[in-house]
Amino acid sequence: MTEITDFSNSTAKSKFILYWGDMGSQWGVNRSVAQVHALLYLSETPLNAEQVSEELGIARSNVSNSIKELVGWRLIHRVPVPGDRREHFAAETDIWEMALLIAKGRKEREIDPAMRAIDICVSQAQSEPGLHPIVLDRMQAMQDFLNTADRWSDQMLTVPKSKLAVLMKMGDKVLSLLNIGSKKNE
Amino acid sequence: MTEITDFSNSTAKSKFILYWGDMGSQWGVNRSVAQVHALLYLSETPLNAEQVSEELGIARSNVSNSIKELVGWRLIHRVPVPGDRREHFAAETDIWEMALLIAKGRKEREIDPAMRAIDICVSQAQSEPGLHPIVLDRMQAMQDFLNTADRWSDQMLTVPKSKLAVLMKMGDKVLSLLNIGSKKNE
DNA sequence: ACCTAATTTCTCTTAATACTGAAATTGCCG
DNA sequence: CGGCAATTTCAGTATTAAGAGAAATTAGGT
Repeated sequence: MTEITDFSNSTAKSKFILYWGDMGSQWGVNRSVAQVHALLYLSETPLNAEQVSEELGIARSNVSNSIKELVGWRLIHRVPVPGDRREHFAAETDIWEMALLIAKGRKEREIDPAMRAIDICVSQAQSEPGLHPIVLDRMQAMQDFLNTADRWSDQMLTVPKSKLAVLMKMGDKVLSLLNIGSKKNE
Repeated sequence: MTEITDFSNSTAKSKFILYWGDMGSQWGVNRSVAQVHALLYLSETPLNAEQVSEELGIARSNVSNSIKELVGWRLIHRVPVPGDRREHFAAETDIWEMALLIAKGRKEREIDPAMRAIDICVSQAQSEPGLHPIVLDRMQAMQDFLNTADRWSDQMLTVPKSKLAVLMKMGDKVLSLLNIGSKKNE
């Protein structure tokens, strides 16, 4: 979907959930998973799987799997409700924490394996006879970039959320403050 | 695929291409598109569609569409080869430029629409009777976060590549240099 | 203007993924 | 140690996206 989907005549809440679900699919996140997440994010109280299933109109088993996935990302967590045997769930509602969790998860699941893959390629390339030197160069450039980005994100993930917000709001002002210049190009 | 796929007994180059393709799928990028990109990235000379098709063993039409997509992202570009009617293509080989192009593309195609969607939800929520105030709060928190992230990325995308690299290599050192502290949590 | 190589568009097939509903399992409570 | 509510697993179905190959279009070269 390139255009914004038409969710007219539905409440703001359900619109949000549907958008979030659509968004998810584009980001490689399962639609149901994204919808469950959105629902819990907007929910004022913890919900049990049954409620989620009814609210979203998706199968109970589907909810079960989606919840498992979200718990794995630590985006939601179990909330014991006294006098109720069923498991209830609530979402992380601090948006910065949420962003951090997602960043961390994607790094672990996507960047790290990519780096391992590149490492394998590079080391094979180094000992491969008849390989055009440009191929090795390009692979190493990629490897170097990934290493830099990786170290950077590791460091950023240890920075307290509040500080991160400050840093982001400063934007490119940091450059002038650090005197490393800020000409428009190159 | 969670585990690193087994591409033993193939050259470093083809391994790289296959990994890259797999990677792509996880990032919501079509596998063929990613493979074509990898091939051109590693290629010492520009290639025409026919060559790409043969090299990767995918249909000519598939190559055509993949190329179109990559040109749209500006990750590859046409290279006129004198005395050859066929169109040849070469990839952007500066890895920082490449990262910037991808970031820019994802922002345009994914973040911007998301922001428009949230805006719609928030404005509807503001005038919706009987809406629990928490729902509006959460939506606005999200909106605020996206705005901050958006402005930040806009600023970062104007920063020259070389400066970006410096900034990244500095990592969280910027925090101490800017005196905004760097305690581990909160 | 025509012929032909090159490229793109279109349709159909195949493969991947999401989702459901039923069956199996878990675990609390008497 | 049943019995029952809650949850998970599994197997089959449906939906969606990817890819191939044919047909149509475009654009050199003569």
